[in-house]
Formats: sequence, C-alpha cells, structure tokens
Amino acid sequence: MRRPSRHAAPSAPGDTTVILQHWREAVPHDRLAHLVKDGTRAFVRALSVRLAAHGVSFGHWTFLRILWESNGLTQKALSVQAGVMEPTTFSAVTAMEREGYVLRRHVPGNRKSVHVFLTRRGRALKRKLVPLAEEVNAIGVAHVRPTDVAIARKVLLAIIANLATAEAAKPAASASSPGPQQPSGVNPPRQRPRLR
Amino acid sequence: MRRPSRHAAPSAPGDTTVILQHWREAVPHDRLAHLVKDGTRAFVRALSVRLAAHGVSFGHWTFLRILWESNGLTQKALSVQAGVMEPTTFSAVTAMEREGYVLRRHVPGNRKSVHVFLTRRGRALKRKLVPLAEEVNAIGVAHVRPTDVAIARKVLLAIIANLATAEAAKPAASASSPGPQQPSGVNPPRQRPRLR
DNA sequence: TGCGGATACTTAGGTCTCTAAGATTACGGT
DNA sequence: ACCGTAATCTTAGAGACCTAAGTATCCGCA
Repeated sequence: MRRPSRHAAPSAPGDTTVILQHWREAVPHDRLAHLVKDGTRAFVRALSVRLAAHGVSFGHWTFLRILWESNGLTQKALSVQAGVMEPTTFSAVTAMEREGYVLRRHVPGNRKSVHVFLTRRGRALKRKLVPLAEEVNAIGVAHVRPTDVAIARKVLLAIIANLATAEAAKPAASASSPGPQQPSGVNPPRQRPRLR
Repeated sequence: MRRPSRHAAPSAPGDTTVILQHWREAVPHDRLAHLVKDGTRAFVRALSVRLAAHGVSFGHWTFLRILWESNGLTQKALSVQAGVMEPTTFSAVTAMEREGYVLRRHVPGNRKSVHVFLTRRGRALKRKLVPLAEEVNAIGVAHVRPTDVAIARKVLLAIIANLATAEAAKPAASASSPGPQQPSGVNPPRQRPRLR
C-alpha cells in the first residue's frame, strides 16, 4: 500500500540537499529540538514504509516489539513500557486484535486488568519485522563513528532526564533560574508514562 | 487551556527514574530510534506546556517561528520550511487565521499562490514565545558538554541525511547490501518536504 | 464486613501529521 | 494563441498521540 512514484519533477533544484545545507549552516543554538524532531521523522518514515510492505503500521510495531519480549502484559503495563497513555494503548490493542495479532484476556483472579497475548500470527511477525528495524538503524548510523553515536545517545538521555526532572519539579513555571538539573530521583515525578 | 495539576499520586515508586534506569542499561544497539523519538517527545511536551500558558499550540509555534523570520511566504514555501506536507500547513494556517495571528493574501500578479502574513498580534507573540523555546533548550542541554552537544547534532544530521538519501535511492527495498550512503546529491530526492 | 480511595479500562473529543485525490491557476512549447 | 503539464491550494479521510471524564474493580483499613 505504497506507491510514491508519481510525477518525477525534473525541477527540484536539490530539495533534500538544499535543506541539508541549511541545517549545517544556519543552525546556531536552540534548533537542537528541531533537529531531534527531524531525526524522529526520518526514522519513523523509514521504518513505516518498510513495515507497510508487510501490512503493519508503525503504531502497531511499537507494541508488538514489547509483546515479543514480554507476552501477556496488561494494557497498563504495555502503556508504561511504550511510554504512551492508556487510551493510545487501548486503541492500538483494539486495532491489533481486529487484525488478529493479539488477544485480550482476563486472568482468573482478576476481572479488572486486561492482559494482551500474541496470537501465532502476531508472534510470527517478529522474524520478519525486526530485521527491518535493524536495517533502518544501520542505515541511519552508517559512516558515523560508534563513539559519536554513543555520545549522541548520552546527550539524548541527558536531555530526556533534564526535561523530565524539570517537568516533575515545576509543572508550569517560567524563566529565571534554570538551576541544577541532576536527576534527583526524589521528587514524585508526575505519574506520566513518559519515555521507555 | 491547560491545567496539568490533578491527583498528586504519592504512590509512583520512581516512575521516571526507573524508566531512565532502563534506558541506561538495556539499551544495546538499535533502540537509538526510540531514544530519538523520546527526545522529541520530551522537547515537544516541555515546549507545549509553556506555549499553552500563552494560548499557543505547539503546531502553531512551528509556523510562527518561520513567519517571524520570513513574513509573507506562500503556503507552499511555508510547508517546505516547516518540513511538513501542504495539508498540514493548510490547516495550521487556517487555524492561525481564525485566531488572528495571520492573514491570507494574494499578490497582484498571481491568483494561485497564497501568501501568509503576520498580523500585529502574530508578530507580537515573538517577544513572548521565543524565550520559552530558549528556556526549554537550555534546560535540555544543561550540564551537557557543548562538545558533546555538537557531536550529537552532527550525528543527528548524519542520520537524517543517510535516511533521506536511502529513501531517495530506493523508495521501498528490503535487506541485503546497505551500500555506501554518501549524500550524493545526484538522485532526484523525491519531492517530499522532509526536514528543515 | 463494608466502605472509600486507588487502579485499570473505556469513551469522547481534539491536535498534528500524513496520503490520496479534486479544483484552479500558471507557464512553456508548438 | 492554445493546450497540456506542472504547481498550488483544498478537501477528505486516516492514524497516532493526548487530556478529560466516565465506569468498573480491587484492596486496605476501620
């Protein structure tokens, strides 16, 4: 369900190239957020087209990946693992159930929690889909020194931690003292799922 | 139109902390994509709450920021700058027009292109909003060595370039040879807006 | 034992983004 | 001058998130 080839547009004076250029130069401070965002888009897009070839949407991939590791989680646990809110998980699971990838079940002693189990079909996808993700990651970091990737990872982690801590500290403050941002791990960190 | 503070939940056995822990450890290769995605979420979330305090949605911020630099762009040009597709720009501009931040106008010689101009109100937001973005960026990279941030930036750029190039080359291929990924700048790079 | 707060799932509605496809307008070549 | 292709804006519909607000269930404590 994808067929990008349409008008070939002999115009395009170097679309991607030009914009890349723009990034390398006119990108002083700040902007980092946009760069990260575009990185996400690039990853998501690349994986999406590959998953689509197998009839899987990107949204489902996120949950399937978790279930392959820990089948039978509750929806709540799934949400936490995926770093999304319950309603997101709910609709994703509903859709995946409709497509026959998972099954909702209650365990005997508990009528509240809903556990999500992979079907044979859902389990079978792993073998086909995981390589796609690995390919995308490989393409992404091609020709980049592993040391640099490691640093980038560290920086991203720091960003996430810094922002999470700040959010936990002051739900909505303004300027002035940025203050030390060490992940104190003491403040009640809002019950948001956040990252994974 | 935002009010996060609700139940304080004294439970939370270290939500964020635990998950952060998870990231530092069980994150071998791959996963980078998820890390980037979570970084985006952190940034977007942090900025969103701050913008909301001024009645601006995150989606509008993206376009306002561009218009502050180059007022009067066409919707198409805006789309390219923002790195989104035309329909996205269209609805954002429509919404912003409704809120009195911008005005749609035709220039005399051209009845096709629609130019977007800031109103006084739209222009005035700059002074209030830009500091918020700077604050978020500052919080994000707090206690991170500038050298490392620079490297992270470089890596993200490489990822974006790599994936864009790969996408341009083979709209939908599968495994086998990853091949050299130098941004050749020769292939017709699909007419997708892509990054900014 | 029974009640009240916490927990987990749902429902409803909204934002941002995308693809596909329709309607206009611009423009280049014969 | 005209015609067809390309460019631009719009419309329509879908997916992945989110917050707010139910509803149902669990569980600790008096």
